[in-house]
Amino acid sequence: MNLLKLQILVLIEKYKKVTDVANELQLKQPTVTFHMKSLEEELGIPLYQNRSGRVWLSEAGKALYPYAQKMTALYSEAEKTLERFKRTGATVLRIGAEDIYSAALMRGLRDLGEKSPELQVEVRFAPEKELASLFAEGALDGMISEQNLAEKTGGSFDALFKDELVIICSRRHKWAELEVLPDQEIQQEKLVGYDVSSYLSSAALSWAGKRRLSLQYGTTVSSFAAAVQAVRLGIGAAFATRIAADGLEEQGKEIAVLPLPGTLPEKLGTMGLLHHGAEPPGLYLRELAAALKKK
Amino acid sequence: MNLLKLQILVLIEKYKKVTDVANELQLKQPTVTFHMKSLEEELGIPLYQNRSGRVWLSEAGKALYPYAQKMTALYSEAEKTLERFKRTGATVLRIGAEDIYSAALMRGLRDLGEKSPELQVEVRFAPEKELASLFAEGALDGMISEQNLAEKTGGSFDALFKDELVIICSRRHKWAELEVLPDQEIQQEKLVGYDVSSYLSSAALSWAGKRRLSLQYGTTVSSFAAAVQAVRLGIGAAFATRIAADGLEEQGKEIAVLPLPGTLPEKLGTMGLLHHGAEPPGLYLRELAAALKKK
DNA sequence: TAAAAATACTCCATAGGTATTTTAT
DNA sequence: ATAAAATACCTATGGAGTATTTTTA
Repeated sequence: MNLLKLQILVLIEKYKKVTDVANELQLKQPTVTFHMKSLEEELGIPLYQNRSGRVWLSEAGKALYPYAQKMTALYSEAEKTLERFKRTGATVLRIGAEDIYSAALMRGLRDLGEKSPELQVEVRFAPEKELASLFAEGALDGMISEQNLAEKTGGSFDALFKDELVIICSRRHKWAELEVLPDQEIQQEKLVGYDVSSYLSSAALSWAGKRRLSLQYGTTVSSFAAAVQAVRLGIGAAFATRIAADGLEEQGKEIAVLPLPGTLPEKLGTMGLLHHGAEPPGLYLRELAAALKKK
Repeated sequence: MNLLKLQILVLIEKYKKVTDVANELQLKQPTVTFHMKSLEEELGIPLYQNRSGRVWLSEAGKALYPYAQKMTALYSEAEKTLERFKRTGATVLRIGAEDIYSAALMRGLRDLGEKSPELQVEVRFAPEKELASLFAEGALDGMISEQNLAEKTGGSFDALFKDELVIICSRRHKWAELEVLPDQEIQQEKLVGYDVSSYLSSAALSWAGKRRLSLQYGTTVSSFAAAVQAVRLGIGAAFATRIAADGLEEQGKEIAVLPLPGTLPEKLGTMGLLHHGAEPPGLYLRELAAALKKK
């Protein structure tokens, strides 16, 4: 079975004209006709119909189409993977994320590594805006991002999970035992804040804007790990997300997690995998997305 | 590009011996060697190493492997699909489900139909045990089932969603306004019950067993639609599942849904798509599963 | 009567084989 | 010494082309 024959079937569905298919494939029309017939013979069933002016797929052709489409797409992906392999000497997947998702991402990467031991992964933790420009210049194959940013950036976006803002504070903090956090209290607290280019910074700003609150930051840090340190030492409370808070080991012992009143706009709370190239996303990215969705 | 070359790569990874690959493919050893070299030449990179006694994939070969594996698997699926097409004249997907999942299934089928308009779908609603025997004799390509049954039946199982038992009753029923339903009350009620071969019947039995309750059935019906009729007419309350209840249009108006105290065993509450053949599940089944997972 | 597909025919590359040699345990 | 892979070499089929005819909008 020659892949070219399947590629022709896919392109016939697209152009419905043998000559155009021949041009796209840099072949001559009789060669394409030849392959069409030879595929029908090989499979023992007519795949094309109405061979006069325009050509359509028969019912059997339509049944074959989704398989042919996927197979040819996979092959062109494989070619790209091998091309990069030739240049770099390794199959590398370059993924970026904000460090609040390190725990979730690492769990996904562990599963991916079990399925695909040949794969090398390079992970870059950085603020969202920095990742976005790395992604734009092609230095990342994919990044965990929120839907809002993904739409601005223009890549493809696979939704993975919904997240929400929470507040974290030390168990010895005055808020530690509260069920609901009054807006007033938040406004008066000297919070631990994040770099303006980070997701948490913009999400917190959006949340506060909706509630007409102005936040005060006593300390500003450039990573979630640093914020957790600050919170644990009692320097102040900080914004976090539900998933980041779930990933903290010390959560139960030293750090309290409080829900925030109100909700984020849908698109700010929807996190997913942003990647290049419309359909289909790369094989490894697809596997990573599946692994990340699992929990 | 010839698929046979990719198939050889996949089989080399499996057998690590050219002669065995040749036997499996009903070819002679030099032919397989020839194809191995010709693929390396075509892609411009060594794919095999250690050609002495045993053969292994090179790093590049490993990078190619997952694509080759998927492509060959897709092709053998495509062949099966076409074989059935030759016999039946149509691409038919035969799906079974209990009628409690009709609303969920129909939503999934609508999405599938949009993506794959060439596909014909035959849906069979029947009690779970009847579906299981249809599935066993090959009369169904897939069915919505709970994990417990799937493990007994031995097919492949893709988990889709978790469901839970609830009680439905008329808005005029004495339970309609209750928040929690005492076990005593349930025991004294003349319930509307289901055919013993149905999922709801066995799930209810399992739930009652765990709580040491004996249930009384005043009326027994053979479909969920009939039970809803009975409940609406005030004949009695009935077991249902959360997802079935969500699918009821009249829910808000005429039918009240009450949570049940306690939980089902994990495997009874996990619903999924049961299908033949280990990996990979058929293309259309995969698409259906994706559509069903979405909500 | 054009534009497109089909057919006829040619040529070389590809895919299969057998027989034999080389290589590594 | 033996089992497996590689090589040499031969043949049939497949895949590419050009030139030409047929079809139909």
